[in-house]
Amino acid sequence: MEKEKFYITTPIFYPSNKLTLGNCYTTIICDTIARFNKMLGKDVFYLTGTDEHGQKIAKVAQDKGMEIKKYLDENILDTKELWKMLHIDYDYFIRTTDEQHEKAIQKIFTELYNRGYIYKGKYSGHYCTPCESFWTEAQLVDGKCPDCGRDVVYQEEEAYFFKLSEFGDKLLKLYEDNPNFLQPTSRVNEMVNNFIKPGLQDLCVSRTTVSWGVPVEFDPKHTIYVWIDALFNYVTALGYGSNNDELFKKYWPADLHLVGKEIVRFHAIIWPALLMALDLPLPKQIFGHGWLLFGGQKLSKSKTAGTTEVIDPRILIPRYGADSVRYILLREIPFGSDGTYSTENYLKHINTDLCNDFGNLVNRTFAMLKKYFNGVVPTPNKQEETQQDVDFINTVENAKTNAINYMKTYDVSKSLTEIFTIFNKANKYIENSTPWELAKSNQEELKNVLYNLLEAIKIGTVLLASFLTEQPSKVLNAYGIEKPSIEDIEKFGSLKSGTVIKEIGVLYPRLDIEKELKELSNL
RNA sequence: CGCGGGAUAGAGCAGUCCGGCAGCUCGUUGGGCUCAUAACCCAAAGGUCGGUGGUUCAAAUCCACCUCCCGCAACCA
Repeated sequence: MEKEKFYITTPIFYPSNKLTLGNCYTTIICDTIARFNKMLGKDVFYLTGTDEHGQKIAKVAQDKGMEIKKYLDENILDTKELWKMLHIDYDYFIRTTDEQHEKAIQKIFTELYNRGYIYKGKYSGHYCTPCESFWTEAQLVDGKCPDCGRDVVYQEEEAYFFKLSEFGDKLLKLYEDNPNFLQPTSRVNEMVNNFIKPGLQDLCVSRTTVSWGVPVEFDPKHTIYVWIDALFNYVTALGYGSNNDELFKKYWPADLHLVGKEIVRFHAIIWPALLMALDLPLPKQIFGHGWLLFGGQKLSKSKTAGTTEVIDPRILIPRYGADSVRYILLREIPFGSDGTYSTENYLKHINTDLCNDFGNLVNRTFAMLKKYFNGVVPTPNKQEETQQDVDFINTVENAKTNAINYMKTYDVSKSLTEIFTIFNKANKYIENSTPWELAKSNQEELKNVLYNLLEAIKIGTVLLASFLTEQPSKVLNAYGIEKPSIEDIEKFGSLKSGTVIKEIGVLYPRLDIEKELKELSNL
């Protein structure tokens, strides 16, 4: 039987600066969803990449006195390094400057033109000569250039337009027929009320003022609008428009485009319209996630000042590990809404959740196994099973089911909470069943308790391994599990008695928060 | 009247659809335990649910008005 496929994408990031913790958030969620689906046994394709054209890139490189391509290559190296540090297990990394992508974009543009969805018209706007930028009436600040404050000139120029205006009704129908197409649903209202109901305008899809871009095949003095260029990465990465489109046939349409809420518009309006124009299947879901806030502010690449928080993942990961960064982002931001980040909160959660609840649980359980059973998983004695044991097993099974169900709607933070419920309940179970007393009085019940604990930890950790990449796999290795799979946790009790569990050290060292905060602020 | 989100304990949040003892995590305080990383478990303190008015036996929840914060408002990405 063929495996069910699952295609997931991040947005392609704009390398006008180094990536931030916010960009990591998007990528880590996708990575977790991708890993989880692999764990479920699906054939997963996970795409990320960079969007490298446009005026701003050319300007940034110029300001640094660098050749554009060289600037990009260095920046992309840094991005890939960061993904490596975070153990982002993507299947393909697309760059919009890839030759295959550029060629495909040209073909796509020409095809849209041939189909009559792109036409030549006139673009009018207010042009700021020093900034080499067009501005709309609404963008102007006091009638002046919003960037530099200088006077602008009204100008018209030849440009190509995409007939976006024809797609309003089709988009409305799309949202209506597929309530899941755009999530969370509040975004649908935003799109409908702000853009579709007032009437969509045709989209200007070429520039003569931007030279750093993909030239229009049949009219090379025009370059293709970066968003057209960028959006199609989701299909060109699979070989669409090249002479080998096997991956495209296999994986398209995408199961999930995860994007930040600020670019929902492009993905929920322009992207489906473009695909409809080409008679291509539409992605199954666009999810607009919230932002990581720092003291109420969004952290953007262009304004990093104004926060005292240490938020550079390149500093945090070597100090505290990829697990901790992945954990705080996945756990603390309710999926779909904004979440607040602070360094102190981050460090606290490393201690309370990773060190205490999870790490310490594994430690104390493994220590008892060593002490009471010489490290060998005992055979549970079902005859001697108490109500407490049964309740515990049911709790674990429920939490497991919930964790899996939450992942079906991509609610990573709720799913992670359920996984930690398993660990919390396990700690309580130890306390209530007092194995150190049982060791003196009731060997059979001791076997049950230890077995149940080990099985619960195994189940929780198999689930957790999609979220955190470092320590969970160490724990699973101790069980002899190399690659976590749903088959390992399908039914409570699949852990084989007689398995020898290797000792592992401290999983997460406890932090002195005061000390860490001080050291970080001195960096 | 542009559109949308939000205001609940010191902090971060759930609960609002469908009215019924105001909840969760962290922090604080007290107690317990000894398998464990000063970890773990139990308990307590802490809130006029942004404001005013209305409906109701009963409002965080429903209705009206108001205040404050945030995002979006298209050809920047």
